[in-house]
Amino acid sequence: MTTPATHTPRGPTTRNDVARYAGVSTAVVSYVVNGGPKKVAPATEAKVQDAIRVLGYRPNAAARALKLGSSETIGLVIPDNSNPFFSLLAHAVEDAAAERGYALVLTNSDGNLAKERRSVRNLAARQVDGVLLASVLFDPDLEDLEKANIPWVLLNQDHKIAGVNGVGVDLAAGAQAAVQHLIGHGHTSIGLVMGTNVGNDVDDRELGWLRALEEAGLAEGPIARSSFTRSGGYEAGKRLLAAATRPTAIFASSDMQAVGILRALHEAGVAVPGDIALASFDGSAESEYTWPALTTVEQPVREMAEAAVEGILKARRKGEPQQRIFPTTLRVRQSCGCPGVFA
Amino acid sequence: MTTPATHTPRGPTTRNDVARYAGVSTAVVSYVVNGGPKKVAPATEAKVQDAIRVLGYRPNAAARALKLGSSETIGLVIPDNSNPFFSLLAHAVEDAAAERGYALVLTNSDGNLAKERRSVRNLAARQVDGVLLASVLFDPDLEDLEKANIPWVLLNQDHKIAGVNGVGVDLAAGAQAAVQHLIGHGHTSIGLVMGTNVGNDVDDRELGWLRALEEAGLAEGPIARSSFTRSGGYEAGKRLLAAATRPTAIFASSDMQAVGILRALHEAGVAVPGDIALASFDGSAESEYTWPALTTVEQPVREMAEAAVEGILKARRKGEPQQRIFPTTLRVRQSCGCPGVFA
DNA sequence: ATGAAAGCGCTAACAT
DNA sequence: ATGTTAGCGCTTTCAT
Repeated sequence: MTTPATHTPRGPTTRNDVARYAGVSTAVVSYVVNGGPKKVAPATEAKVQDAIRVLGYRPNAAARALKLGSSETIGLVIPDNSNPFFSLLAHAVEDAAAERGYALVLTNSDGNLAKERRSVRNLAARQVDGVLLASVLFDPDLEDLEKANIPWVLLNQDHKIAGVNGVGVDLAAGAQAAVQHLIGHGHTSIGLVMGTNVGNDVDDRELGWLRALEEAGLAEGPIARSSFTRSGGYEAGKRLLAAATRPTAIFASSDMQAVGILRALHEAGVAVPGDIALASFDGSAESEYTWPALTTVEQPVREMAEAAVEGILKARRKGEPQQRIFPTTLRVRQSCGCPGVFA
Repeated sequence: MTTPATHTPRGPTTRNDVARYAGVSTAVVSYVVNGGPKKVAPATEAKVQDAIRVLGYRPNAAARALKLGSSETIGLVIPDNSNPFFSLLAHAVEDAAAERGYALVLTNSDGNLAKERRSVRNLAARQVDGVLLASVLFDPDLEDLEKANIPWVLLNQDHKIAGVNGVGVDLAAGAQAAVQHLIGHGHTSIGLVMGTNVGNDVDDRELGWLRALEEAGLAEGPIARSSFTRSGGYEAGKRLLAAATRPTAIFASSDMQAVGILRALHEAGVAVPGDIALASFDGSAESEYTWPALTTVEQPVREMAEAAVEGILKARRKGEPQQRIFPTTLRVRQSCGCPGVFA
């Protein structure tokens, strides 16, 4: 008696096998598995549950998706999952999605527009129920998604665009607060290390930096543009150091860049914050452990992720396009010149 | 003439719509879309391609998955995508999967066994074609996967276990090399900061540390155990600093821990590598930008990801279980005491 | 070279 | 309360 006698289905157990084993119809199995839409007698339900357990039945998600037109899956397209900001965002999105019963399909565009488009198309073909897109572009092409009638939400969407679902952060206000803080420390020459965006759009962090300077009646400090990476920051930092008018403070558009700047400053024997103070943007975990610890503008990543996933669900229910711009929080640590435990 | 006259299907375009529009059978559309298994006359093919373009047809992946019994999707379960090591791994896995036409479903277990099991079950139910699992456990329960007949590969699988598909790295050899290097700098008291594993299994990095010490005839240095995080390293670093016999060098089981240790040392005014030298494990991008830059044992993450994805595909083709243990590379930078650009 | 048709596993409207 | 059954969109064997 090595085999359960009655039948040994070749493939994995199906709903049909369960029905046969429990001596009921397939509909009843469905009702039990899904808890509806019809009621089932307790005794019958027990029989079915039993059959399910004995047979080790697992519903086939593909069949369900085909029937229902929904895969309970959302797609996420980010430039680079090894960038701490995006990896945290991806984690938060996965949590938010899982909480609602959705799985997350992750794709990296590597800052490459062609790859981004390919990812989006691919996700659309896979019948995901929504796409979260952190585009390399300011104003990405969403035609594929629109055609396929797949809801989407733009991440990192910091400008308001009419008719666009987006979540983002108030870049300008955040940057402005950081620079104001630097100004509060008495700095009058504040440089900017700014990341470069694919579309050459002006980043609102630059605006915030400018505004704070203007507001305080200060001259525009030197600017170094580079990629949003550690090595980009490193290069930019060296350039700023070599500039004719070396600033006494620097605002960096990302924590990763600040980490690179820090290295450039250390290598040059420049004391931070003594000789040059530093503040940056993102609020990554890494920023808390640099030396000195970075004063940084923190983005509410978890809230943004929740809002993004909710945005997809709302869009599926035919809600109006929504934009959520979140406020940031200035995390004051030591790189700005504030006395820490060890100033 | 606002509507294409003939028909306005309610839902998205199906293969049927295409067939009708092109005046062919649905089979032909299939042949064209999939490039087989039958040949199609060039003229017919053109008609079909045309219909596809005009109608904006996209194949329904769910239907295809149902029919073929494969979703062209693989699942990845990692403890924490915001941990730099795993985020890099996830990125590499996504690349490897995408290259082969597979999408990646990402889930985080948050170091929580219950969540890990839930993830695995969920992936199994979703008919993924394989699961890549970086378990919190040494010897995880793979019953769900086995029952569902879903191939799996264990990541971070550093021991050989019979009949188990796994890829990993030679932890002991890597750790040993790092400690040997520290010994080469003349250190005789080398502490260990070791992460704690859920199952309380002895980590081979500890073994490697021990071996190097024994081999050199040195006494066992002090050990501080903590979580595999920056804050874990920070706490452990402080403990080692307070120990009766303060070591002159420390080997840390992860870069993140080393980052925390670095902070503890800086705060205590201990010079690195002058007073205490440091080496760690992983080879993360962050390790290159700490101050001083970390000497670290680099894992070949991309190769491991490739091997893992290949392992899934091989298992689908009914290959024998395989284990690939990769060698590591010692990246010598400044934290160990080697003269850098700025020693 | 092309087409007809069976059926993948599931859901739910419509019987009974 | 339970059963019957028609598809969801696709692939592919077996005709023609």
